[in-house]
Amino acid sequence: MTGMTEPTPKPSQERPYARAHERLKAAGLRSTRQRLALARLLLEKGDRHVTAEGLHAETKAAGIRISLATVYNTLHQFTDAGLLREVVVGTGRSWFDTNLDDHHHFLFEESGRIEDIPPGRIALSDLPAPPDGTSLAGVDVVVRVREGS
Amino acid sequence: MTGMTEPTPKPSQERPYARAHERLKAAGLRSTRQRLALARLLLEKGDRHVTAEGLHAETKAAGIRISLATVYNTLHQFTDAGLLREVVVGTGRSWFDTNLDDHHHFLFEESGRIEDIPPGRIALSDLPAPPDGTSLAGVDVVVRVREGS
DNA sequence: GTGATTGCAAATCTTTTGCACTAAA
DNA sequence: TTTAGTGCAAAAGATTTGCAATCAC
Repeated sequence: MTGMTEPTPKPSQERPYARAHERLKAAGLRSTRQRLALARLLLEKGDRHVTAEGLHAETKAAGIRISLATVYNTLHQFTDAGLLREVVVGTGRSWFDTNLDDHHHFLFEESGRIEDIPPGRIALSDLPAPPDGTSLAGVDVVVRVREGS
Repeated sequence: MTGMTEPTPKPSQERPYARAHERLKAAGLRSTRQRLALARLLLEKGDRHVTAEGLHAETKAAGIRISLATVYNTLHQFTDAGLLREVVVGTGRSWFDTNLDDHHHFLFEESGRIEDIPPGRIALSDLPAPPDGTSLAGVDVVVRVREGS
């Protein structure tokens, strides 16, 4: 027991970093300045699809200083911690998706951008049995669309 | 008319490059030494999935001298000409598939290798409508499997 | 002969890594 | 204090490109 007054915890809506801090803590990640900033950008804005490059540009625009290498590392740490999902489509570009539900993607061929397909809009039947000696890890469906026409 | 004897054309089975030559010609591509060699490796051995790197190694092992850049360029020319299909899965690696039929792939996560899923083994229903202003370009299904267990 | 094709090396693009420095707990 | 995390620059793939030399037609 201390003689000091306990500070009254404010509800997290009033402390912008509190939610991010809690999520990082729950994921077993230290709340560093850069992880908090990225967590806020990614996890408090609804569903998002970002590339490392794009997120880095976003932090720069917001006046947050983070190196591109740290953005890459952090995105992978978040993915390993189950806060993000990595989506590999199109050539040589990884997207990170904040939507963790089981879902699939539209791929816009011109821009390489992706977008969620509303849940329940794709049904797969007759899934083939995995080849001998293998087990199913997941199924990805990519619906490629062209802009215009 | 010449006094010379016309050489009797042999059936193409006996002239290993004849078929490849005809396919290139039909595709509007000049029959260069390297295109013929690659066409034979790719198109006369049943269904194949190759990477540029892998195909380059194969030519080297066969004593055929082709630069890696030319292998890349040729694979793309063949793809543009409709002789091959490019399959992008996993990170930063393009596969070229000699199977032009509409079909999908297993992806072996450890090795990054792909394999055709037997036709008719996947049925998609309830395909979502392409977003406004876009038209459907194709649907790719990747069944990811893990080796072992 | 002449324009398409090739080879090479250098450039590009995305992503990863090594390591000295910094900061969270 | 101690150990995880960061920044930077350099490395590492995969692929592309520029250009002079070469080859198919």
